[in-house]
Amino acid sequence: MSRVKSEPGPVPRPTRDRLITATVEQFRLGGYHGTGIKSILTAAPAPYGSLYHFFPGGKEELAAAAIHTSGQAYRDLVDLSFPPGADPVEATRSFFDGAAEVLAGTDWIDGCPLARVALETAQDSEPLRQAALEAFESWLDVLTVRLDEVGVSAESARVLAVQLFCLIEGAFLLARVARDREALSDAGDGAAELVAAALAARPKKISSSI
Amino acid sequence: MSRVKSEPGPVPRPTRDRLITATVEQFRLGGYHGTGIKSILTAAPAPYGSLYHFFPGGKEELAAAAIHTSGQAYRDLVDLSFPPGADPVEATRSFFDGAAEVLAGTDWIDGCPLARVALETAQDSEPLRQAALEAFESWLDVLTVRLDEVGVSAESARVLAVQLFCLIEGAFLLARVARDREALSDAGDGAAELVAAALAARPKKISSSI
DNA sequence: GTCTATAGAAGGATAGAC
DNA sequence: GTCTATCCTTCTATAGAC
Repeated sequence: MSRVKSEPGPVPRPTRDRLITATVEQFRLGGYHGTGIKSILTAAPAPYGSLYHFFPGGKEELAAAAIHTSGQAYRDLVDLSFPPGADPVEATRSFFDGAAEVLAGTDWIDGCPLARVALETAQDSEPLRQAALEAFESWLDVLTVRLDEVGVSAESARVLAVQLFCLIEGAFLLARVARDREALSDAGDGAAELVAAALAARPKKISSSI
Repeated sequence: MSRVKSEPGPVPRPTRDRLITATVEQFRLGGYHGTGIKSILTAAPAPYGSLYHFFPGGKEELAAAAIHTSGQAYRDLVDLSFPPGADPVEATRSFFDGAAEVLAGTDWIDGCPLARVALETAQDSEPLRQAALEAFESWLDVLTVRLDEVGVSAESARVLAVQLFCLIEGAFLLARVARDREALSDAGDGAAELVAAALAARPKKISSSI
């Protein structure tokens, strides 16, 4: 009986995962410099010893893991928001609308999960700059592939993906500071317009009306 | 002789101004949480007493003044970059190109002077959020007026101004993290495209060709 | 692997002389 | 207005028992 897992129950999340999750959550509210290690350990919860056991590099190494995790989660969101076969103009509009809904519904907190930390650390920590860059590039890759699939040429797809990224990130910034959806609404209009223009310019297979 | 200013020489900048200037400079490198009061006092230079004499509200009040000053400086830059009478498409392209030049020439530091501090403080300090918002709005106002002057309708001018803001801010973020001009180049293309489209749709006075 | 205690530095703010 | 000394908190990191 002693070695048997009677009543399996929920598997407790390992300490390492709890630390990363807690860091993601704390960064969401306080960013890198605004988040203390103690608050992460309290939120995990985990003791000091575990942190430096799993992350010998301390706060910086833990932050890199948190950035990686946040980046993957948001990449998955982008992936789901631009499903293969969907109308890219509609998907773009929906993405900006959904982002506005989430942001407004979280007291203007949940915009880009990485922008703040990236701006805080890009100059001072090469590992963290690389982690953020890898995350951003993964989002751009998803977008580029999806746009390519609907007929936008390879080079144009990448350019368009970068433009959509810039529009959403800038809109997150302004919307958070203004506590207003206007920026996301206007940026969404611009994004949809750019996508539509790229589609209109694509090498026609059946060609559009007019 | 004692009361006469013989050899006027350069007027020493008052302590209050030096504090603000030093804060602007330190925020440029370390942001709000990454900048200590002591480093500001060292850079000014100024003693503790002067800081709390001119800014009884401490770091927060000093930061508000620094945000205001940075905001005015960048508004002036936008103002100069979109001179009345100039082709707005050309001005837009030049602005993004110039921004890329400055950013690359400062080791990817001098992008938006407020984005990082704004993201750091918008949630936690209402005075600082307001200061950043006021600065952003002043930039948008300049752009809106300029676009209106070339015939873009009032509502469209504001929307377009917001779109240009989002594109440049998002591009600053990505370019700083990637240490690459691509984002500013692509965003500049998108911005020029949106401006051109708005001009083509404007209530014609002489009407374009075709 | 987990935990506590503490070191050592840096943070913002204040007191009080001048 | 200017200056220095100092308080108290918070920060990251480490030591060493278990």
